[in-house]
Amino acid sequence: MTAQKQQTEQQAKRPLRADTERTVQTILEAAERVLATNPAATMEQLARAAGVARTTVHRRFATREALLDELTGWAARQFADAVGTARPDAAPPLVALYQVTANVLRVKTDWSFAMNRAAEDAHPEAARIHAEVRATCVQLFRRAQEAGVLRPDIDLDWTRRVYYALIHEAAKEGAGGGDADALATRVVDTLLRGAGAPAGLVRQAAI
Amino acid sequence: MTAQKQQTEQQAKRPLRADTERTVQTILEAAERVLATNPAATMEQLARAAGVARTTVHRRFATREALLDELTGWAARQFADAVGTARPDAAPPLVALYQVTANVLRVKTDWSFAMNRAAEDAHPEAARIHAEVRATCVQLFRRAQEAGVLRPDIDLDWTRRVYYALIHEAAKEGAGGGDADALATRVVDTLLRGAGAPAGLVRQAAI
DNA sequence: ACTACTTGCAACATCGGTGTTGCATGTCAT
DNA sequence: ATGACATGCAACACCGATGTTGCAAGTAGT
Repeated sequence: MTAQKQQTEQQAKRPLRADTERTVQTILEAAERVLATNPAATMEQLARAAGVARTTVHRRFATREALLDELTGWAARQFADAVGTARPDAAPPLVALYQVTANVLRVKTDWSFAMNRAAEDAHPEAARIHAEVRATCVQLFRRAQEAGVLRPDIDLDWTRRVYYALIHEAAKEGAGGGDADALATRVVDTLLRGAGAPAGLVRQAAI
Repeated sequence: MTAQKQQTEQQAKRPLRADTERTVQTILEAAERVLATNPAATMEQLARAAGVARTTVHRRFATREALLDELTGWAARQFADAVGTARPDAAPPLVALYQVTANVLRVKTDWSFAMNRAAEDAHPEAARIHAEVRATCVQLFRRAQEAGVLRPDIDLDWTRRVYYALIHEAAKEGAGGGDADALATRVVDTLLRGAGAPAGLVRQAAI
């Protein structure tokens, strides 16, 4: 309704002043940082975290919803990018799997809140991107299956969900700027081999 | 402060009328049902879902917090029970692992909201129970490791977190009253074997 | 039947968060 | 230096949720 809301909706209306754009960035980053540990944080808290007044936040984002949507869209785009640059459709399955994992972990450790929110719907663009990524993931798994990397008898969607869960878990660990490559190795290793010992007499003895 | 709050705090103060106790049950179950899909549900919504007036809910539970705590405690106790009856310290590791998984899944599919909430702190009893269960879990894994069921070189805490994540994922699937045993089989299988094909020439070919 | 308890309903006070506005001050761009 | 824009601050209206109370009607237990 108001002038600000218009500004939020059509983003590149007119060139913003240099400092203003910086402020927007600052607000978004601070919001992510705070919301990651407290999803119910107040606009006041977000503003303080960004070092600005609450009214300033409202000048850039008409509503709280608008702010969250901006975050969501941003994260979704980074997500798609992380997956895309790993060439999941072209590279050899194992290589692609590893690359995708590492890239996504890098994004997810810094944008955990926005990423999780993107998983829900509400934001159409984010929902679309997520659906596409999911499809890409299953597709990659199918290729892996055909290459003999994944067992032929497994449920690909269950596998995908497990994969997502592993990444989610690894992302928690690496929240403090951990090594994405090391985490990716662990994730892929766990996904492929699990935690059990190779089948043999030993397992029989355990029962 | 008020009479109701006292009643909530010391539960078995005096024998409640038969129907009253039934009402409390109904409210808790309805609350779980609603909160599972909408954690921010209103007291009004919870009341309507239970088929009672909002004021009635407030008569049984002084505050929204009190209601949630009751749910949390309940779920935590059921959780501890589910783990305990599987004899995780005595039964053979693989058997115990399967039993624990199936039991926990049965509880978690019906009390997903309260269980997740119990994972956070706030409720001291729930926090204690969860810590104990975690310890039990690691202990079980250690036994499994010694029995040769789990590889000797893995990180037990990472394995536990993966295990939790798998259960969480399986619980989503079985929300509509799925077969806990079947899900447990899948969870244990995934945890032990992962999704990869047994090592061999094939994997080399994939790179 | 009688009492004690519980319920629904309507109304109320309160509180915290959101979104808005006006104004004085400050900063950017030219 | 000057005009345009951004900011902080204070104040305000508004809304929805929470928690409380009084009362009339209904139900459990004896």
